Amino acid sequence: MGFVENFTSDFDNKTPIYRQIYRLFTRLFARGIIKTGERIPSIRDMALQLKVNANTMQRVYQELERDGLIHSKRGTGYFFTEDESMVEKVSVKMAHEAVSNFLEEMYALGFKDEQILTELSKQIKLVKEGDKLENIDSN
Amino acid sequence: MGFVENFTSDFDNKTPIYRQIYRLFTRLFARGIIKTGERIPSIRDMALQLKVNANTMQRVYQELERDGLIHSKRGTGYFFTEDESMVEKVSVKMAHEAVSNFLEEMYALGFKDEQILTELSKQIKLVKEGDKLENIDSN
Amino acid sequence: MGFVENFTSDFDNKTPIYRQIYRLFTRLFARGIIKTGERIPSIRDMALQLKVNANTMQRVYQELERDGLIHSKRGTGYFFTEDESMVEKVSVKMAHEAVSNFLEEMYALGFKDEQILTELSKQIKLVKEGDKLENIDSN
Amino acid sequence: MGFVENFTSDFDNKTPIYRQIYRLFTRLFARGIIKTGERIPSIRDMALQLKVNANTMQRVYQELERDGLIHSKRGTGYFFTEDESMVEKVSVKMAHEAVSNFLEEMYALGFKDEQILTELSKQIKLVKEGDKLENIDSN
DNA sequence: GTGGTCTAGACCACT
DNA sequence: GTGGTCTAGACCACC
Repeated sequence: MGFVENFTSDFDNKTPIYRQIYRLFTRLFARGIIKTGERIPSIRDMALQLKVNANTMQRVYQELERDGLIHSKRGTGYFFTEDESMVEKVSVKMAHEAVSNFLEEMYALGFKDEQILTELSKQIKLVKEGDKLENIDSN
Repeated sequence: MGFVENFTSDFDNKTPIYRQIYRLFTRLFARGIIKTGERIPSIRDMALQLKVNANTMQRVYQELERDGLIHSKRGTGYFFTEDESMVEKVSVKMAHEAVSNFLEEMYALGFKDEQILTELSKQIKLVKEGDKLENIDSN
Repeated sequence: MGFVENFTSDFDNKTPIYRQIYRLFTRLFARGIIKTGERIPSIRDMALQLKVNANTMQRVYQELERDGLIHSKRGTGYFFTEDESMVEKVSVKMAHEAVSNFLEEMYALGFKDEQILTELSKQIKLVKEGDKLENIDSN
Repeated sequence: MGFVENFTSDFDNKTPIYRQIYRLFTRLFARGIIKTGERIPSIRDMALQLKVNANTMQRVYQELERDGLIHSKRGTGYFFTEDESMVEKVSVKMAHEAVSNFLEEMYALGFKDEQILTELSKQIKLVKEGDKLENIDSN
């Protein structure tokens, strides 16, 4: 149950709520935070937690089930797949998608390989410094 | 006017068509393929070219105008902005968005800085080899 | 539009309505009554026709889309897949399922191959005679 | 009691577990594997064997009793009906249902009588060859 | 007009 | 308690 804290319940208006929650779950799966075979909270519980309608939450689980990530046991609840290899699969697939979407966009913008890498490094540095500043603040 | 060939007219169903066409334009602006002050095709022409509804095309131009990228001259058509700095601005903004979206996703998936860079390099290599193979094929 | 008459709107209570309507569609696809690329009635129209809620109808189309049988065009409607081979695929798959379910059940009941065939033939005869009687009635 | 091995305990999620177990019993009755008047295992035993909830098992026996297939003797357990004709009845009824469901589906898919018979024969052949192969493997 | 999402609330079957 | 289905009605974006 400890993983519920990983969720925030503020959603952006561009993408459907159920899609956003779906991604939250897949990320937890990919990071191994939810273990294979583990029971996940009931639809109603999650709906309360995230302050969405139960039907919306139902849809999230429905799509996760469709994609083979979780499965329902009648009257008992939903469980993360027992398939160990799934975690790896999900992680690899999502990372690959992110990378290739990113590359496609940058190429479309006319960036060359080296430029892409330098832009990325630049941004990473900024993030790090941002974190440092935060740490200083919190001291 | 030679830039129309840069458009493809197969759209995916998830994102609005007008949004997809909008991005096609901004990319051409960012890459400098459309020159400042250059006239762009009429709404009707573009709608025919891309096989979309004229209303949809209308909306694209409307949003581009709202963002200051193009402007209409009464009775003569639409023109790309004369503001030289705009090209730079658009380019930088779009690249920055792409980079930070990408980073956010990879962090959420549990990747560390170095891993992100290696994943990216790996993928770039693959793309290059794919291109080589294509060239061989076409010989 | 002529195929709407093929639907009845009395459903049994054991299986979900959306599932029953789903099967009605797949049967029409399998029989080639709905042509590839053909537009199918809007969600709201079908909901009225079949006297079900629009959400229920939405779900039917959603599942048909998921299975690659139909696809939606934003603001325009739903269309049966352009993939010619799909009709054959669906037909074969559904028939095969029916046959193997039937065989499995009969074997589980202890029937042997010849018995199964005779039972089937017997029933077919009955159906035919039933039809004849109906024809006589209607004369 | 030797018939318990005829049960498998992996259930599908679409149909209620109690319904699936119910059918397992009726099949054994229909095939005469459970003899008239024979004692059947206690609810608790069966629940353990099949790894289901005792309440679920309770419901199975309840429905079997409702249909006159079994009856309880106070304090001693459940027994298959003494009515000899029951075996025949059950068998005929289930077979008839299977046949007519199958026919209905095949007709709905647009198959004609002869086609149905050939499809069936084809599949029977396949099953037989599959069995042969299995036997070869196990040699 | 079209599809798509979301909410609220009800009812049911299953464990 | 759990999941699953269905209804009614609203609102939005898209074409």
